[in-house]
Amino acid sequence: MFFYIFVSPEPTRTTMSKKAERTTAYIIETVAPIFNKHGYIGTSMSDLTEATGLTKGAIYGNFENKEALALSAFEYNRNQLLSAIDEPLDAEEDSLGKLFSLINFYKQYDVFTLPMGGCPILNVGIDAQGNNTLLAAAVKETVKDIEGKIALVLENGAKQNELYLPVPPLQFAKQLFTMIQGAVAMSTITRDRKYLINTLTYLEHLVRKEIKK
Amino acid sequence: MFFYIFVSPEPTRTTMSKKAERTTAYIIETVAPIFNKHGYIGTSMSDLTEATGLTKGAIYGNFENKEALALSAFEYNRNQLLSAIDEPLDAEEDSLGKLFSLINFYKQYDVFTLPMGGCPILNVGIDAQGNNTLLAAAVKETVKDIEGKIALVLENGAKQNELYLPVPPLQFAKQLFTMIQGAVAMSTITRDRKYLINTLTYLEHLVRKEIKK
DNA sequence: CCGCTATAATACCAAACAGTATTGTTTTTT
DNA sequence: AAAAAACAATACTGTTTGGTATTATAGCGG
Repeated sequence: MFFYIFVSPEPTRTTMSKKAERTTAYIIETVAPIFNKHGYIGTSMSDLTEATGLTKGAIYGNFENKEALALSAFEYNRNQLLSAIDEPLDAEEDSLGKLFSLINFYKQYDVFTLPMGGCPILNVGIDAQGNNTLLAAAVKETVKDIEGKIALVLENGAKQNELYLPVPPLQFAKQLFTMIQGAVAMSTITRDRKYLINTLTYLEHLVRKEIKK
Repeated sequence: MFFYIFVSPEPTRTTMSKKAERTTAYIIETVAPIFNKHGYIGTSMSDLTEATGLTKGAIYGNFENKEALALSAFEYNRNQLLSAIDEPLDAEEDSLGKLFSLINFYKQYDVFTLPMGGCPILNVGIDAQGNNTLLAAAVKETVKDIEGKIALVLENGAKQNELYLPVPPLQFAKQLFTMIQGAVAMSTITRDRKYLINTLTYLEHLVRKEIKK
């Protein structure tokens, strides 16, 4: 005898027609921060049934296996991140404004990543390295995407004569992103947001001094 | 032949023969890279019995539990790292030489950390974050140690008038280490050592330009 | 070289693991 | 509103998990 006291998980987007789509979305949303925080192996299926309030039957009905679910979860976080990066880059007009705006976003990166359980690049990137090749590859791809976005801003800025680049756009973008991720790593490891603040304040100074025309 | 002229001052329980010590050391050495590579949860006791060729009886005879073993393993890697950092810092005379020497060490950091399964600061720091508070605390402490070492070099350099610091020694040390760890993180995630090379080449330039007198 | 004890191997435990076949219950379609 | 299809819950699988009580062995001191 079944008593559905807690009716099906609430739809996240009302426009979703099919039940399964809504459940799938709900599972991903709920599960993404858990995978991100505890890692692929560190997350058990029972963690997920507990968090979602669903049973294994429901989860395995919507995802082939744990790995596929973890991949979807990472992609969900990844898309949130990429969108959040696009925002400051699209809002500003000139390339320097875009850069400073991006820097400001990363100053609050710890707040931004809190609801998703930390930086997905760093967390999954390191966790998956020794445990899951598919996830590791997905992270690598995402890094490329972000570096590409930054490089594009720099390239356009150089074309519009808004800034001077001492090295090719992509190399500078990689350098910039490396420093940012260093700050993310250190503030994650020590749980001290000062690393984030100090590093990104320095990057502000660096951009102003080194590439501003 | 041995003459125990000095009787131990207090009742000693040192029945511990050399065998156990050697086994304990052997276990730690063998196990440290595995924990470092696959993480605390990602490493199973059977992984360890397989790698050591010993049985659980042997391992649990020398370590209280998995967590204690993982902690010892991290400490082992940590000590290797701290010693390796001390080397260039002790070898050189002037503070600038020490800095450049340290930078050169980190240019090869991927080679150095290969036998221990990657950077212990980064790997354990991120892995333990969501899974093991003791390990996380141990990493945090190690970060402090390294930053302290670098800060000391900077402080002495400033005192000897060998270099100029735009910010307090510890803050500059943290900034430096953040960038280094950023390079470590990126080259780990993408498995591309260029991040290491480029960033540390940049740091060379930065030291030469910003703090060299 | 013997005997004692420190050390390691064996065999086992309950709990937790990922995954699934089946049955029951909603949704959607007709 | 009934039939069909889609979906989720249940109950269970075999395996692996960390950990341990007990037995066997190896190494050391006398």
